[in-house]
Amino acid sequence: MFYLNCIDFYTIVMQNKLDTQEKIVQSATELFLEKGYDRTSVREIASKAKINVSLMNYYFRSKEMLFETIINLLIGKASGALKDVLNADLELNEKIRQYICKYIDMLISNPLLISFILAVLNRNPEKLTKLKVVDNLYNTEIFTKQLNEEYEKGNIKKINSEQFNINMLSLIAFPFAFKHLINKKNNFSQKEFNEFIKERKEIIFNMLICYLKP
Amino acid sequence: MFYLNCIDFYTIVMQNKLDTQEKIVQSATELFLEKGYDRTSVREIASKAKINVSLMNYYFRSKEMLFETIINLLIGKASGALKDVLNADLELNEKIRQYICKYIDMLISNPLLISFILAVLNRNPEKLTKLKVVDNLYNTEIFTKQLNEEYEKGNIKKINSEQFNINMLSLIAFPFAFKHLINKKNNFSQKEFNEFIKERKEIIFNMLICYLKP
DNA sequence: AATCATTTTAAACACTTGTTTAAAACGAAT
DNA sequence: ATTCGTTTTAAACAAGTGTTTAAAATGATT
Repeated sequence: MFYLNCIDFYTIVMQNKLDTQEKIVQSATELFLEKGYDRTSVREIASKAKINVSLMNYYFRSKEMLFETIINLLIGKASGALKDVLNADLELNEKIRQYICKYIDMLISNPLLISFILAVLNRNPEKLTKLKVVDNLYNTEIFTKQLNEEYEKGNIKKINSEQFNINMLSLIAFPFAFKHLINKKNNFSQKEFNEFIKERKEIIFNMLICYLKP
Repeated sequence: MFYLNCIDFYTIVMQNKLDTQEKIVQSATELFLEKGYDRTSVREIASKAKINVSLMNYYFRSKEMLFETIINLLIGKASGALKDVLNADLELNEKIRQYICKYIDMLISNPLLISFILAVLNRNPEKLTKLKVVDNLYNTEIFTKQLNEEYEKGNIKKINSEQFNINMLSLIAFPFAFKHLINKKNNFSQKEFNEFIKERKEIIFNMLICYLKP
């Protein structure tokens, strides 16, 4: 009974605490993604989360620390699944196909993510480079090893693994950062842009495979 | 004599005017490129240009209009030469080779340009999309036509021109936006990064040509 | 030497920023 | 009913923002 009460107490307190904390994180995440850190004021965050301004400082000490919390969350969410594909036990062609597909699907679900990452990378590179999770944004040791093995088996030509991975990432990610200009040049709607992107799965796969041929 | 005086008068006035105007533009350009619009204050610009704060308003009316002036300048500078290559009377392979080479050399000379463009594109897309010059950032009608002709001659396979141009641009430009992360992952110095980029001229060319083969 | 438009200056403006403070509200434990 | 730690609130803070103002300096023209 006492124990139950104790659990109840903590769960309720934690629940409430997480409620407002989470409200702050969620509102701030949306605003940071849409307008960026600098153009988002703490009063805007508070108003969107329907909480008092100073609660942001109460729970996160400062706007900057809230920002770092959100960076970690966004990057972690994005990079987790991708690393798993690169490290999976899959035949090379199939792995590349799945990687492209998953990465593009993830970016279609989070269309602002790439611009957010690039903005942070441009203004506060150390905020990103100090995170371990960014290592999973592209390439892994296991994948590099696999590329080398395939070369030694004579299945693919000799390539620089880092360059190859940057090629993959460039082809996958850049169009999202360039979206507004692509849409304007082609008079694309949001839907048409997504179709344009989905077409790329096949195109990118073919380019990479073609390039790998010995 | 009077005429000469008149010329002198105007040239001197214009000279002075351009001097402070140019000082403002130059200082602001550097700061906007390095830290972005939002993190650059007008007092910082004035201090760097060694002029009084209100001269910025005197010559450009507002920080925002100064920003737009600088956007036009930077984009125009970047896109001019590139368009010429795409529209030149060159054999397809040679044109692609030159385009890659010129684009990469230009970005090595202006390493902050891509991040700047992407930042503007992310926060004030209409500021860029309303400019005619952005049409020259990639693709042209003439180049699209050339690709179609080569296909009809049976020299290359059927491709979507827009997709092909986005592929080129992605492979060329994205690594500059991702520089900090590439440098961190590989422990690159600035010099090593540039070497890494220069290697890409050949790699990108091979990828694209390989993909075009019927 | 006086005039006049242009350029430059310092000061002030109104407003927003992120953060801190100290009091109030809350909610369970005694 | 009171106590006590946690959470929430409104108000104030100091610092910084872009812009405006009105006076001063400049320098060629009359």
